[in-house]
Amino acid sequence: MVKKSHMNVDRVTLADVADVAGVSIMSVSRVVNNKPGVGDETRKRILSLVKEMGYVPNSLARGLVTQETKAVGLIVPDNNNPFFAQIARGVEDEAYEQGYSIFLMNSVENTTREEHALDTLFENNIDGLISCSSRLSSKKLEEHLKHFLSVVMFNRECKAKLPNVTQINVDDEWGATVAVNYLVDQGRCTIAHISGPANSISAKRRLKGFEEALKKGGCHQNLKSNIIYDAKPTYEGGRRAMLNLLEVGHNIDAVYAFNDLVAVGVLQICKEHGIKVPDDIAIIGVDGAFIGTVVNPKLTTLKIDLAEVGRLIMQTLLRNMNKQNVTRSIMLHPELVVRGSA
Amino acid sequence: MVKKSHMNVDRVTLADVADVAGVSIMSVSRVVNNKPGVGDETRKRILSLVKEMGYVPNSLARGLVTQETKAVGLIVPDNNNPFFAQIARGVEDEAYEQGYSIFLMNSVENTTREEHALDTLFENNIDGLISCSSRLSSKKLEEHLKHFLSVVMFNRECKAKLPNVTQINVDDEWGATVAVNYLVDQGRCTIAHISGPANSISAKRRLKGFEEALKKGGCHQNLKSNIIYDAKPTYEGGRRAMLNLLEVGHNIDAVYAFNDLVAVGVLQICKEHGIKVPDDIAIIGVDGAFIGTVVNPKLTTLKIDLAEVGRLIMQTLLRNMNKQNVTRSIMLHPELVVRGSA
DNA sequence: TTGTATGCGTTATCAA
DNA sequence: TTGATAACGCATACAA
Repeated sequence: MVKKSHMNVDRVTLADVADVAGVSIMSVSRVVNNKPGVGDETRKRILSLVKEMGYVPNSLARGLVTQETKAVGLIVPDNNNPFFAQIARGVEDEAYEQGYSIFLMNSVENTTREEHALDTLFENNIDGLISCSSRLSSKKLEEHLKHFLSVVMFNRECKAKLPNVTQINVDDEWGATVAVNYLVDQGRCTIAHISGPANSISAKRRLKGFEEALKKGGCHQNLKSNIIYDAKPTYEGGRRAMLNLLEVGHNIDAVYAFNDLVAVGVLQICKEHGIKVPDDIAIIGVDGAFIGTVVNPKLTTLKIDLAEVGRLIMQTLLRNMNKQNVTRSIMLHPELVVRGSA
Repeated sequence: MVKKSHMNVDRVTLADVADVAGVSIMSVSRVVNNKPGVGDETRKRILSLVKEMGYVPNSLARGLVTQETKAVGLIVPDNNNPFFAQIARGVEDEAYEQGYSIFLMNSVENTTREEHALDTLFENNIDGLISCSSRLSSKKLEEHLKHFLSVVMFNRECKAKLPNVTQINVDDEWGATVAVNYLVDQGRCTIAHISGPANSISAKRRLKGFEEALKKGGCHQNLKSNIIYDAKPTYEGGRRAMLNLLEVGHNIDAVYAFNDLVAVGVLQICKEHGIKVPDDIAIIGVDGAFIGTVVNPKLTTLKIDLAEVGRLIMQTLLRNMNKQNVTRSIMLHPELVVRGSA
């Protein structure tokens, strides 16, 4: 086949080096892969030739025969969302250290695109898959996941425990109880909750934890009207939800928000309405997002070190790939970071 | 070769489908690639078999012969930095629409890691490369870039205009003059500047534009002591720089900050010191970052739609790859978004 | 220690 | 309209 005319420099292949060195392809291959079976003299000569000629292995050819690409796929809803950006960074850092590359795909909360991403990653023979906050139905999801050798699913539960997938989740329910208990201990008992998107599992878990902790805390006066359902998990969403609460809510003395972005929206509305935080209303968010450290008062929040989570995800995937010490499910526990807002 | 024992399902190949269909591999290949030369009957039969058997093309094998991987490499300093996260998102969106996948790599302001990323991407036979804010020396950089068929370099200037690379830059110098002129028009003439990392080209360009605009604006009283050099481009960096200015600066009535994060730091220090913004001191940032919309007053800033920039980068790369309408250099112009702080 | 033969899954080329 | 064959670049298995 004719080389592409616009190709800058033809790639140097093992054969090229072998020719110049006057040895067989295999000797060069062995040297490149640091394998025994080559005389010291030959090895030296080949090694210097490899550098001189600028030989670089061809991953496609290598992958075709070894069935390993040293690449893993990472699907996130939105790499621009700081939550996933931090995770992605952690994943990539760990991958780099272990000699792996990352295919990044955004699913954009769109099942078509998520399925396309899965297909593309499969085509590309990735060694492992990381799927974050999948929005696919359990059926579809399982159907896809079983194609892959090794999978880590983050922030998504799936009943069927496939042998090749590890689930990693944040114990949002537990976190919610920690937040509520903290508020109750302060004597606050009319706590509002701004819940996230209806189809979000995190939202469901936080809502559940919230409701149960309230019951256990003896806050029987808490009302449905103090819960905002299906709020957008954004700054604007927080503002709108808080305005809503100010209208329909009853004697609220604290807000447990879906996440920090929402909480900051709540905080701003409070400020604009002359409501003192935390004196009149305490606010607790979730995530430990950077933005919570730049507002006044600083946000009290349920934090998780997401870069560390990213590393853990990648480490887990690698263990899974190597069939070492495989865990099926991991639960992560957030930490209540008390700053100014509660 | 023996299939890996832990492989879930052996991949279906063209040969498998061909066997079942009772045709040659080539017929299946032609159908899969939508190419002519197959009878309607046969095509139908093969097509249904392809679906039924779950055939998925193997990108490795395909890439090996076509010399095309439909993958591009994206190197950013830190995908967790919102600036690059937005760009990455734009790049990935456009890539998705055009049928390309993204290898994401963080260079972490570390030349070793950046070079490693370049090597890895080359090994993986990417069709095109996007290098953002490279920290490599011109020599090293050119050495690497010439290996690739097609490159877009963002936020980095390189004197040697290689034929296969397009440079895309933000006209920071121009932006700085816009900011300064805006302040001068308000009658502010003792403008401080918090400059970014000494090795950052953006920082240099902004500083240059700032100094020249001041001269042209007739603000001769401006002093070196009103410039903070080499500040960290972070919230903390902004706080520290502003504290510094409060000590050594002279009669400052405005601050032009390296970026929005820095500007928010400045704003917070002002608040903590009872300095009124924008009455006592006006603040202008750069980036149009989200955080600037969540502070009070909202930040006036030089904004660029980074998701759009990401799309533009990818589009440019594709044009470059196709040798269509190739541009060597593109300059982007930020827009002054006037909000509350100036 | 070194080399040869084979195959990974696909597409290009040419022949039927 | 079809199919046989070679080649892409490499590593595995085995022979010398």
